[in-house]
Amino acid sequence: KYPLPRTIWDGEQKTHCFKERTRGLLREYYLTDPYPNPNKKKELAQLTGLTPTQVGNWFKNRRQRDRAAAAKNRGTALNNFNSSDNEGSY
Amino acid sequence: TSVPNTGGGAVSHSPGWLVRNVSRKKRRPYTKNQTLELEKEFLYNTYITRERRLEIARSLNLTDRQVKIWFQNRRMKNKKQHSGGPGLGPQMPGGHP
DNA sequence: TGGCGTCGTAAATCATAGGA
DNA sequence: ATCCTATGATTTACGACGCC
Repeated sequence: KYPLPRTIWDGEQKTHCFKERTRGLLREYYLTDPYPNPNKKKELAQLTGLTPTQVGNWFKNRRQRDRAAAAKNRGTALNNFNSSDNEGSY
Repeated sequence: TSVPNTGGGAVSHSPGWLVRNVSRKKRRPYTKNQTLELEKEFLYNTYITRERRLEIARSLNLTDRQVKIWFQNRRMKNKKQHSGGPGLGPQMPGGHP
């Protein structure tokens, strides 16, 4: 079913999509803390079988895409909740 | 939510996350030639001297700062690759989303 | 003191697996 | 086959902090 796991770095595989269980785990932690410290990343990496870098990439992408989605909501429908301080700076 | 350093340059936080400040140059992918030349120089030495930096910046039409930062980023990438980087122990394909 | 180093991150972009 | 979208990874550009 999975023909060739494309190798990227020596011996390494890159998968397009992580297992559902893995994603669920990351998501669960993400809800409580979108910015895991290095130790937490390692812990999650061990728990999921990913590398710390992959865990970091996952969080990075998730934050980026959640931000984008949030921004979209503001642009389209009602705007103006939130706040504050900067960021609205665009 | 640790976030030791504010990270991504000029941040703020609105709901709970960090957001970049307005005043930042938009990322502009370098041309093939620019990357090629920078890569060549990196092969020669991973740390560039100020003099060489100025020279290269001028020839590639980049700013001095851009070249400096390119080398910093390139060294980080290099480090990631050597040293157990992304590697090892990864995960096999899972399912489909 | 100032310039350059690493580290962590944002945002844009790349690459492509898989579904429609 | 062709197009489209979601997702993981990579590429620019900084801020914070550290070290000479």
